[in-house]
Amino acid sequence: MKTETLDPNTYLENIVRSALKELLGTKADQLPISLDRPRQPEHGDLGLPCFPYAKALGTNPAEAASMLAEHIHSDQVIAEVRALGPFLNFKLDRGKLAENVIQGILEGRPPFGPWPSNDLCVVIDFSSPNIAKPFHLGHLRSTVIGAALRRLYRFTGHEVHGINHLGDWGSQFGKIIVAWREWGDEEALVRDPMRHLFEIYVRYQKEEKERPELKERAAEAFRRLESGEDNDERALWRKLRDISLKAFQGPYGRLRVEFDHVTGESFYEDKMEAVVEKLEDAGITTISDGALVVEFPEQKIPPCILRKSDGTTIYATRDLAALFYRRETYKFDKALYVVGSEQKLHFRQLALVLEKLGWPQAKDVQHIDFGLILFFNEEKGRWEKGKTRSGNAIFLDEVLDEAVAGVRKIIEKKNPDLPDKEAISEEVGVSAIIFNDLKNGRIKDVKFDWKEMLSFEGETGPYVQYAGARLSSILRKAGVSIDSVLEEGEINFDLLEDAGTVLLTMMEFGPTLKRAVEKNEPSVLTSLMIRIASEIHSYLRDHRVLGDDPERTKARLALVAASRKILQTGLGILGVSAPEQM
RNA sequence: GCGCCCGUAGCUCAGCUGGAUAGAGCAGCGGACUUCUAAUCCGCAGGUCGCAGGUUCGAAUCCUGCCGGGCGUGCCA
Repeated sequence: MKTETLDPNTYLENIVRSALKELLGTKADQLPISLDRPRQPEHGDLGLPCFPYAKALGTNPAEAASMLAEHIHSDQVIAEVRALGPFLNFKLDRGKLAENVIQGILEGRPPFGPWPSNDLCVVIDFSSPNIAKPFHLGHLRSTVIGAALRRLYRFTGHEVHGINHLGDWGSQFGKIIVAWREWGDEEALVRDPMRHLFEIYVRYQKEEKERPELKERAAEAFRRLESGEDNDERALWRKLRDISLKAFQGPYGRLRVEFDHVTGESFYEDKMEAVVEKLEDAGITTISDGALVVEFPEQKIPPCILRKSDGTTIYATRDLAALFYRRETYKFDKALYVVGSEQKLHFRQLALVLEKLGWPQAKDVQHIDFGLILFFNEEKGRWEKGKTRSGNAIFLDEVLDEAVAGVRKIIEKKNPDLPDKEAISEEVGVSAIIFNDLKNGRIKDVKFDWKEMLSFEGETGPYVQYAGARLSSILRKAGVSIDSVLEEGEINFDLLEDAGTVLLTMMEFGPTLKRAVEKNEPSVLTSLMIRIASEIHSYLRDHRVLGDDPERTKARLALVAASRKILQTGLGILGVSAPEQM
């Protein structure tokens, strides 16, 4: 087997697997192999806990480790194998490690480059803002996490359909129609459509309490909209929808988010009746308080409403219609819904409906939930949902603008001669917001701390980008590029023995992507990017790349190029750019 | 009330299917720029992993109970 064609991690796993096979035969196939970096670097580069093998080998873990050690045949890659108590520790040959990792990255081979197709199709439903309501911070998370997952799945060999399931239907639209008729202003709409629509919507909600007739009018408006006739309501709906769609291009452009399909809720307008019939035919619906529902008495959770007592549909109906349509159209193996954890119950209800239907793919439909965005309330001394003092939602644009302004100020101070300052400020500022959102586990609330946000120190997007910019700068000075560095002649990879830590961390790229996919968790990758950046920064402090020794310089340039490229790839998956200079 | 989620250093968080002495960043203190970008780096200090039981050779990790916080809880999405 040619070691050159394998990434080091897989390679070691295979070695351990065959050693286990020699000892145990086919029984070895079920045993887990979890190689990880020991906490104490003296222990080795990779460690294997041997507890799981003790029983199979009929001995204690320490003895199992020793037995395994004897069956690991040292080769070019493995410099040393040693059993230490119940652990089997490996030390890798530094030159081979460097060669495999660096070449793998620079040549774009999996797992460092796009993975070969695995024939699995994934549908990702994300972002999905409400039409006629502004794009505020609340939409940021779904958008950013969904976009990252879309790229992550695609990179790892999946066929991906990223869908923007716009909230362009539903009874809220009746409210907007009434609000528009009451307070709509053409001029204001042209000037700043989202803000104007938001203002009249907020006003509606406030006045609805004092003027109950508004509520009736709104319900009537939605009923007329859903009637299918080409009436005034529909014309207005179309107009507001078009305006909103155009306005959303702003934030999507800045965040560099793309969709494969923009099929909003209205797309399923003519597909809902079939869904209702399907569920009725299956005999799982009942009428309760005049509404058509599916009940779940055993689970003790509220019923899933399919049609309200006024005869109009509800989002559950549309979600089911969308799901069936997507299954039919894309034949997905997995459907992900990137939606806040507030909606857990809704997705649980959908899952139960599917189960009752005996839908075979029910367990492949997953709610990818995430926490809230919180702001620190100085007066109350606690974290709260994002609202300004006037009670308005915080607009995404304002947040992005503020971050960009913060970056601009720092550039002015640290790198005033930088060309194209404005573009780079935008790039870095927006990235900082995205990165911040993807830094921690999805389920955690994102705590927006302006002071920390604008300092750009420590574990931030700019920190990782800065590492990339430093690397680029070195390549620029050397007059080589990522693509040309391997063509500069033979590289003596043994000279990179001082870069073991960085290389071992870069080696984690493949397993990290795998885990990120398994957990639908971009933050796993974000953390690795921070670690790689951190180790680069440290390495650059102690090791001069451009020096007197041409051999050493060449080897280190290869390392620099590979590091630069892996940062770019990783950040790219996250949706964060990697500027050449900053 | 019920359901779900969270609880790890002063703050914000990592900690993989249970494995070696629980790790970062921020804040604090002390250092490093005539040298490839100091948005950086190095060091110090900081922990009863909410509490109590249980399972296990081994628990921050799994189970049970309790406490604290959040979200949700029939015609919004």
